[in-house]
Amino acid sequence: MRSIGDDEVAPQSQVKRARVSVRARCDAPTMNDGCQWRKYGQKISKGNPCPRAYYRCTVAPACPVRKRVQRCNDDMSILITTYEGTHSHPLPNSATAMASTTSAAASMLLSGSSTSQPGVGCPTIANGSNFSLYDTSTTKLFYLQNSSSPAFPTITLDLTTPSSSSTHFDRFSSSFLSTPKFPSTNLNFSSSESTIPPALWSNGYISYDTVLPNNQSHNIGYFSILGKQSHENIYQPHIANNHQANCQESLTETLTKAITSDPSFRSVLAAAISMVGSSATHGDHQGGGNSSDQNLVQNVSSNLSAQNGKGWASGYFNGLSSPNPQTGNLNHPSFPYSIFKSVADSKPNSNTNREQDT
DNA sequence: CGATTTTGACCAGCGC
DNA sequence: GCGCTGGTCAAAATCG
Repeated sequence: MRSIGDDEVAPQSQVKRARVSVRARCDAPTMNDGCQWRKYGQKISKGNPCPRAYYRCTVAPACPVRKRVQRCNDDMSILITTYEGTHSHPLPNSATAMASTTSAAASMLLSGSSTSQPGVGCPTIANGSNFSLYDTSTTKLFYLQNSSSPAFPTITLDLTTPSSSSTHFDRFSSSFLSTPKFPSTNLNFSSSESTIPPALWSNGYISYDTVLPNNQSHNIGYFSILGKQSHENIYQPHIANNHQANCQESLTETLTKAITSDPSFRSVLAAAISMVGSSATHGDHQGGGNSSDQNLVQNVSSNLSAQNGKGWASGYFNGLSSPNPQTGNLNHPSFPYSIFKSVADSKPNSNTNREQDT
């Protein structure tokens, strides 16, 4: 069994081994992630009538990046795209969002983070090693399922609609608990109230759960950011429930500690939050954005700046400096969240945001 | 005509 | 060792 240490010596091989899977509702045969791909194979996988297609990146001849595309067996409208490897060439702007996110996620997963910290007394959503960021202003679900192979840990970014995300989340939880021998990480963006216990919606909050089933060495714990537009009083001093207020504050501190102690965690969080932020600021022009989420991010950002004294968080949350110079240009002022939003917001009869190669 | 897709064959890893 | 499965190769077909 390979040790994570080996991978840490060669960061490039980390990303090669990590797989980042993206689930999204998409009617098209493949999701447009901004890169050029060439199909080199197709297989019928066991237990799924839909064939799995294999693509390699053709932007550069020697680019090692591969991707697999397959329809979800349970819901044919869901497209599962799995990326493997790191691009060895500059990416077009339209491709930086996905590449940066997947790279950051892969990097986090492979870092073998052990930043789990004691809980702070707030309720958690699920057992296991789950990393999730909830944002009620948008419809995005990032979640991770355990890899089918220990040599290829997989992060799944779930961009499906709430109804399905709930199902998948439950499925993930059960599958994870039933097969706990693989390292796993979970990124979870969702506006699905159905996936969140009602009590958790009383106010936006952050939780960082430390449940570590079976002494997993690669757990990063369970982390979530919750916000609700109709309850934007997270930081108001007159919160009725003092416990919640304290909990909120403690959670923020806990989140800050978690982030500051793990660079990879920061990377993926930055990429994830950037999407939330860009969605709120670019995708919701008439609504004025989601102030609670932005406040939340800003609060965490401020704490991070104060704690590490290096202004890291400000850079990430405000400027989105790239954690991965090879694949990412997160500093782009207009982070192209559209590719995510288009699939996340897609309705059965809406093809307006269908992927297009330009 | 070059690029891309299709598709059967081949290979390696894994479980029994 | 054998069979199954996933992943890749490469020749033929197709497309623009």
